[in-house]
Amino acid sequence: MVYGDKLTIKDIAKKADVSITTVSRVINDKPDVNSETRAKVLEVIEKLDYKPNNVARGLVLNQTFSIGLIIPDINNPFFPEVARGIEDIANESDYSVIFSSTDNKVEREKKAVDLMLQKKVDGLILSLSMQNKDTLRALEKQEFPVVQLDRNIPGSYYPTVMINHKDSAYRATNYLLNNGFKKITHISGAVDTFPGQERKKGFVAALKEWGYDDLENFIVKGNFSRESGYKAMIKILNSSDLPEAIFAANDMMALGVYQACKENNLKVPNDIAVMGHDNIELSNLVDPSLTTMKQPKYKLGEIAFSKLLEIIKSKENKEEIREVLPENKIFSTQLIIRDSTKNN
Amino acid sequence: MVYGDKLTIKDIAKKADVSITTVSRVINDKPDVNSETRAKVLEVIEKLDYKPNNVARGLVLNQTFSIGLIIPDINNPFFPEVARGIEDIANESDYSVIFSSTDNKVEREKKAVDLMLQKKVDGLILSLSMQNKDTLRALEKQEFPVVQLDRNIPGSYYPTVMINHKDSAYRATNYLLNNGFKKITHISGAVDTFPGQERKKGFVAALKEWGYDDLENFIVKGNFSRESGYKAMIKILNSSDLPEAIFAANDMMALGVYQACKENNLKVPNDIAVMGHDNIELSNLVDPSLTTMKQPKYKLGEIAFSKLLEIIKSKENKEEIREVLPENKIFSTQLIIRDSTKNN
DNA sequence: CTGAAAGCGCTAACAA
DNA sequence: TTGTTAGCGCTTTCAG
Repeated sequence: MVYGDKLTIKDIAKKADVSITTVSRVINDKPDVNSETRAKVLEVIEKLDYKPNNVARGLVLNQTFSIGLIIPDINNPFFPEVARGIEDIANESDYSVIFSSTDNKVEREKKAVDLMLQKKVDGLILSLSMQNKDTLRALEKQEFPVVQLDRNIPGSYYPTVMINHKDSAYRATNYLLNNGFKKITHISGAVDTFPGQERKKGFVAALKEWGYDDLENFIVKGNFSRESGYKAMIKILNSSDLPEAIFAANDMMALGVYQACKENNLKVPNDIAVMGHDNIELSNLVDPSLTTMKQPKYKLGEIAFSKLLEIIKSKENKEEIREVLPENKIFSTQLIIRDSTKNN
Repeated sequence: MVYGDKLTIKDIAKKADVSITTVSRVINDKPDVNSETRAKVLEVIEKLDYKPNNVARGLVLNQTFSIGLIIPDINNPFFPEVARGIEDIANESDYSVIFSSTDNKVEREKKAVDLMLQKKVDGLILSLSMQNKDTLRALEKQEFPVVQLDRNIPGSYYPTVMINHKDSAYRATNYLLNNGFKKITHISGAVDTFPGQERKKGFVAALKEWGYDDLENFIVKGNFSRESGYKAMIKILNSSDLPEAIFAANDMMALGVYQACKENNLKVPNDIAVMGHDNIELSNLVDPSLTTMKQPKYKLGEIAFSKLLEIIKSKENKEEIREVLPENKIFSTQLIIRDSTKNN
């Protein structure tokens, strides 16, 4: 009975009648091995189904070929697609990804980062809450490879891969304005969050250009959850006069708005127009289909990983990390016009 | 400049003026350490912000406190919620989870398992395609801790955590039948997949009880994707006479059905009733809201991890793995009646 | 082209 | 209560 589990390089060396150094050489495809020797070793490896122990290798190489992905919630439809992008391209370089959800809680974020550090991941893709500069700072001090995802905590020199949140919201708002909607209410995302803040800024900037002021009256707070969109809309419905359009900071909240409208017999878009942000799959499946801004989610993931790999590689070459840090990569979003903003 | 990175147990030992064994003892909360000594060591650890290297620890303990999660696609709305359940409860025991998507491709599944094995994860939660008995068999030979998720590959002794797919589909079909729908078409899930097969069986079983035969006429093939649901529905629409109700093997396909209906000006549920399966978040957000069978997704994840941990623990105690393997955990689903099957 | 030996950071007998 | 020492499985000088 062969327990593949227990096989070590030693066993292979013995069976193949060579030294462990030689086995190591063939495993790692090093040159300077006689082709006959190589063949012999390979044969034994094959026959015994030997798999090198990556933990041992990690210890000596000081490299684990794992990266950590720390996000608010894998359950939020934005992230799985990003995660898939990361994973697919990570696999190409034989990297694995360890993930952790934090619900935007600073304490959980810190704990997650600590754990990953102890596991000696080679790098981290991070989507942290704004209050968590500390963690980033600590990482910087160690020159630990990091790329920020979807968010940019100001003051950190780590590159970010994300969309231009502010510009995107600005364009969304302008689209609404240009279509004749005069009174627009924004349901904001969590304001302790970078995308929440920036999208709100974009909304405000657009309104300002059109000569609006007293802007806070046009904003109701949400936190990116559907529930919060629903509640915000109920609040709006209870206020004196109804807006002509709602711009929700993400699609999930827009769906909460849908729900509130349905319960109150308001027809979208006839009675009120609704616009979301992100273009999650759902947005095209609801009725009416939801006008939104499309984020290149999968792409974000791919790019985030390649940037990270770049950093890891340059660190291996002992280059000063600050000097080689890649630029931010800021994507534009794309306006997707659907039925929820059809005006008649 | 302190690079937290480079600190080892040796440094702590030196600073605290004790042996590395003692440091190891306090790190691991072992008894038999003088409380003064302990305090001193702890202080140094604190001050230098030392974090033990889990790779080194993993090598000697032969345990990494990581598990692998191998699923078809993190991007399929069923899995993130399961993943979150796994993660949350794994964290409680200081476990991390490495995930990998395989698109149900046997080759990718094998590669993923291999990689995880080399990374020396302590156990695996697996959702494999039915053609991949081999992998399971190989794992069994090594007595490697595994729990199967959402699927049960016959012939494997590893426990499965899932719902009773067949019974669930059976009850769904009966619900439709009991509500007066006489002609029902089933859009099946991928038939090379356990849930796809079983749900189809449940549908067939119900029809049989009601005296139907020539059952294949009541089934159109899908593969769980929305696209496939859409195509199946188009096919149905082109056939001679329309069924009164559609039972899609999952919600995503039901949404494809919605789309096809909309394009062909068929009203759900007035012209045709539609039922799905899984109760993904979406199902309550579409219009009309979708009648479906609810899976306890988060719970599935929680239980899957606890079972796995059980196996890992008993393996540590050198118990014969086959003897201690926990039972399967089969959940029931819950019928969620919504608007898409209202008949009038 | 090949092998002996040192060492990655840690834990665990065993001694003291 | 503490320290010495021998590995865990692998890579990498350095010699041959």
